[in-house]
Amino acid sequence: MPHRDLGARSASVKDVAAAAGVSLGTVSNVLNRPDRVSPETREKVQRAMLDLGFVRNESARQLRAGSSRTLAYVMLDAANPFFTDVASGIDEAAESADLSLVLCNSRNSAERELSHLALLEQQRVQGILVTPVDPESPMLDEVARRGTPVVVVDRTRADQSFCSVAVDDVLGGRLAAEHLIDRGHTRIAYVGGPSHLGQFRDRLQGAREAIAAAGMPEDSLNLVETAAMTVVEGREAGSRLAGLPARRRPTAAFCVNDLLALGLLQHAITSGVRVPEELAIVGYDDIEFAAAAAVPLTSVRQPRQLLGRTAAELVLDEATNAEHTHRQVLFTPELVARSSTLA
Amino acid sequence: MPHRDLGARSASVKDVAAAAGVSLGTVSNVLNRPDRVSPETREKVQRAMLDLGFVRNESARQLRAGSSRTLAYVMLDAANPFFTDVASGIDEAAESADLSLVLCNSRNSAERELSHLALLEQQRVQGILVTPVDPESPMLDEVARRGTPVVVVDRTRADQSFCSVAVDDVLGGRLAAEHLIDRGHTRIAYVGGPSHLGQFRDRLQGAREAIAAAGMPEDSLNLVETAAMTVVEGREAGSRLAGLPARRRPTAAFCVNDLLALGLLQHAITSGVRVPEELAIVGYDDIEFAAAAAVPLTSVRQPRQLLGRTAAELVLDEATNAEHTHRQVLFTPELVARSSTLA
DNA sequence: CATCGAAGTTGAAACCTTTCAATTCCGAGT
DNA sequence: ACTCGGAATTGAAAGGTTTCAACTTCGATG
Repeated sequence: MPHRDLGARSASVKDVAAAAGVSLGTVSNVLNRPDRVSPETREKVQRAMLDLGFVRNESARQLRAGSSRTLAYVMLDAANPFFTDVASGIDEAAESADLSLVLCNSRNSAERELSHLALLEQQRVQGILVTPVDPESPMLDEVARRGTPVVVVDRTRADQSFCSVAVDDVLGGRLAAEHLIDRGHTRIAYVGGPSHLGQFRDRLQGAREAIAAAGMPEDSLNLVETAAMTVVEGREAGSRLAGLPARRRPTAAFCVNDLLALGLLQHAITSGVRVPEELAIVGYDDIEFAAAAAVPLTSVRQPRQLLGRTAAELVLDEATNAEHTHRQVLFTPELVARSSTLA
Repeated sequence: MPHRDLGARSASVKDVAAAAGVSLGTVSNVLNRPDRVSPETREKVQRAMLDLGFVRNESARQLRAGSSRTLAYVMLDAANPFFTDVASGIDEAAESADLSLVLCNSRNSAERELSHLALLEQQRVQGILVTPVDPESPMLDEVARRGTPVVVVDRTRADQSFCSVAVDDVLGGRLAAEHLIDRGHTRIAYVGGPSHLGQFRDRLQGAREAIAAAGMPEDSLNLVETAAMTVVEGREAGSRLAGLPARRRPTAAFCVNDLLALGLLQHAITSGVRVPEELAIVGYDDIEFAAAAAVPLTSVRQPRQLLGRTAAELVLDEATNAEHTHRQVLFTPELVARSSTLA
């Protein structure tokens, strides 16, 4: 025996009105302006709704009202703690504005990102926040041009076609490298990749600036390119470093993110390399795990929640304020020194 | 100068039809059954759509068609890698069925969960997957009764009012404890909490069964209750254990999840307790980080992706198959032994 | 040359809610 | 007794899409 009647259409306002013996408009008033309805009528209508299991049809509501009550964040990778923290910042702001947040995960695929964006646009969400696979994707411009507010999160673009919220990666790279230079390191590995990523390039530039400012030769920085920014790749990078002859081997490593740094750390520990005495390590992002690692990790902290909250505020401004102008917000990262660089 | 015209209504099929010099029905055909339309007409219509920046109004589509093309997962905590892995399993299945998945994060709040459920129901999503704050919440029954397929993920309920997919926690607890008993431990800490959580209770029961089966006294198990299942709480539990007199101090700990276990591990390492020689540790979930920890963690693995995929299949069956009957799927966990218990 | 069928196109109806001008009702004020 | 004003209620219209029966065109068949 089938469990529920798939054919049964759920009750509409009309059904409720009939059951309660009132007009359709009154039912709508109970839903939207309960104070305009006399207590007895309201009671009657609410009882009818309950009896019939009435559920407001959001599509019809939205069609008529023209607006939805949701915000969307298209994440690059839901498995990366960095992005879930950004999402929770967005969520906070959405909640204050009395909007629901839905999350979509593009899992690093441009195709999935595209189909999420298309659907969200068709759903007429209030606004879309997105950390794009490729910030130059023309789809972003199209969506924005057609009228859905779009804010780019943790990425930037050369032109200023929309609002964006990011953290100064060049500065972050500089801070990390300066910290290592201050501690006397002269051979520093730069671990990360793939090298076409904006983050890789910007943080590298910052590191190079620090090297130059210290009057050190350019080749003080030793590039170790990885295929992805994961723990596994970090371990792999560790074994590549270990393979170098001792006199050329870096005494410090700056990793483009914490996952790489943690992998590198793990490799060091299991192969008996002392951290930080023989190898100092700096990560990036300061995810919760950085502080909780076996050797607490020095890392460049990004204001993740703030990033999310700000992005949400920008998108809301664009959605509601006719005077809105696009802004590119750039936050300042901060170095958090822990045992992985402090003897 | 405001950037875009907030007042401009976006183009509708009617506008497109007028611009292309065809009827409304033809535009709809181009959208939904392109093969029914002659190539020239199709071309003309598509060009008009492009020119006008036409975006199909999903609310209207859904209102008329009656069905949405999305599935939703209401997660308990998006910051926990366990749940994001479950979500990715769901995503896979959704993608094969050509549905979009949206994620909602209740962040451990019953209230947020409720409002997400309500909105999703109003949106007439194809189905709702949920890891509820409280599996006994009557809202779940109501939603299901009113006709939206609901599947409970990683939780179960006494009655069988809907489909659920979970992992045998009692067995998992037994496996973990047996492993420690096999390795000769006779004083074992059970670390977790709060104690009203089903997982805490079930895994504890399994551990007790193992103790009993081995003919050991009940008090071989030493309960260490925590306020939450986080890394920080794990460290805290570590210092509580360290405070015990050596002869009563457990030589092994079974933690209700990996985050606790990693916190405990971190405490051990920084306070010079050797793992596993002085303290063996077993975690639960086998999140990616368990294997990547400074001392790779023995853990009870749950088939996370499979959990998600199966849940998605169940909800789809319920949504499309009139013969659907509710099922409670229970997967079997598996112990993965690593250095944290192997000398 | 008449007929038929296939292919392409049309336009009205339906989906469900919200809005708003119009209407009814009722008690208070004169 | 009458008018007035406010509160409560009504019902038609609008919003954009899809569906479908009906219609047109056109080439092929008898």
